[in-house]
Amino acid sequence: MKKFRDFSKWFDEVLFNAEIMDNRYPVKGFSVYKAWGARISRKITSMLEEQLEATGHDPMLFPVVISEEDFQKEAEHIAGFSAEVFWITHAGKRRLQKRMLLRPTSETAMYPMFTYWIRSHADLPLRIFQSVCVYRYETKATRPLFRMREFLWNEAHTAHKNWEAAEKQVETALKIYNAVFERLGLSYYVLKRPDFDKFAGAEYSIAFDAWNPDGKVNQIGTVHNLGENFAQAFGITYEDMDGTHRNVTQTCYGLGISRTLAAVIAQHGDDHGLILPPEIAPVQVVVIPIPYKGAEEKIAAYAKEVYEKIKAAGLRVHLDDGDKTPGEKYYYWEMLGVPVRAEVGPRDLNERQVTLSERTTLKRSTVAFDETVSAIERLFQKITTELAERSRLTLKKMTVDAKETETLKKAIKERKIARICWCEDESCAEKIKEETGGEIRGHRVDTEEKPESPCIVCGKKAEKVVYVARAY
RNA sequence: GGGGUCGUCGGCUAGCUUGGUCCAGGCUAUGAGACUUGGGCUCUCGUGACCCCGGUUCAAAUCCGGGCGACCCCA
Repeated sequence: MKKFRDFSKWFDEVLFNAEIMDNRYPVKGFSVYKAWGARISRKITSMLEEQLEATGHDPMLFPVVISEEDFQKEAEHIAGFSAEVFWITHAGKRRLQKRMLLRPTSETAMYPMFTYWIRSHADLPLRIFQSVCVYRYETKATRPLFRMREFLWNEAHTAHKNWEAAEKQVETALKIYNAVFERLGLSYYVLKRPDFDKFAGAEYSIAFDAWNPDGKVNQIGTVHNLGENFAQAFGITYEDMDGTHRNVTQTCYGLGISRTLAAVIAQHGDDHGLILPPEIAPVQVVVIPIPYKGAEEKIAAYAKEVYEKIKAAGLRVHLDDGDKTPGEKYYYWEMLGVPVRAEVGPRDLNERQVTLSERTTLKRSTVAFDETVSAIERLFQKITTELAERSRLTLKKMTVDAKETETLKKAIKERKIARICWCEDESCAEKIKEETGGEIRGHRVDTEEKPESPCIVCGKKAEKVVYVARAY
């Protein structure tokens, strides 16, 4: 199955065969994470949580249920989410007097509590996070991992004394997310969304758009500066040093675990299946004995020895001593994306060596038994670098400049991400969407790009260089 | 939100146009066994399916309506 030719099929097949999820759960938009998928998700989650804790965020867990009253306090926020809210209206046969909703995101669950916790400037900054499922009744077609009605994410929420402090927090958040995504070898654009596309209730939004083989960008994380909007609506104030009461300034940021997993699969995977960066691979090395008639026991013993040695070094290793032929085992573990395979056969036994195979290139090399662990660790480094580099090149190749509408249309049709100049007028953005199917995703915040030609639609002076793509 | 395609063993599918040949065929997976083992070897035996509800008909996997679900395109 070809990843770039028929991504949708490839992806469904990999999810199933690599035991990431079982999509046969009978409710639309809901799915089951199988062990392999759940383990990778946990690795991603804990990688992020460690970073958050290291930068002064505290873990908390809020209820999944929100009162209608709280949900409706911030006008723009309700407008943005109400269409996709799951309502709880009944308990058994009885209709509830006050209906409740399942969180589509947790601002309105958390912020009423913030008012209890924040009294004075000494309580600030407040930084908390949780890794939970949220619920959105998606009206667009749902897609496993990319667009689910229940999905796993990590959301962090902070409160600060003023705008400047919040701005600093936004910088920190971007750094944290960049660090996580880079460790996963992902490539993406960090874009400030146009005003009409910001988070409901935010002053502005910055998003991480990862490339996907089908050209539709995958929003894997967002960072918002909420200003005082929610503080105003919820009455989150503090007493400043001079005794005056002020609104806090808030930020929040979310990283989609499901979508990040989708990005890892989609960006790194190949026609053999998954390729996992060693850091998140549930099994980093699989040892496969190659039996030979008459020497089965000796080989099995040596394979076990190799396994124990790798295990003692603290690596996540699995010994596949099942009855299948070595070839079948290769295909299986390649599908699951295990980064390094150690083959142990008669030749290796005689020479007291190990044959190592890299999942990225499928190339083999042999090392002496005593050097196995250091050789594997070198391969981990190499694979991690190769994955990141490969992905970076693909993003580069996928991005094209467009100066006329026709070029833009062609680019979107060919599943590319287009870089264009735009006047910042919303009507021009709408025309782009109508005519090309691509959306303006925003301008880069990690680097400054100055428009060198007029707006692609109206021909007036352009204000921003923006990226246009279809999106999940 | 609008349009289209589709739903058959665990997975992939044949059969549907023209109702009867189908208590549904193949590949793969799976259980038992034999043989193999440096990239899915081969063979024997077994298990296993027409999405749900209703309609048309002597007869429905096949035709019609509705539901649920999946995928694609457009907004």
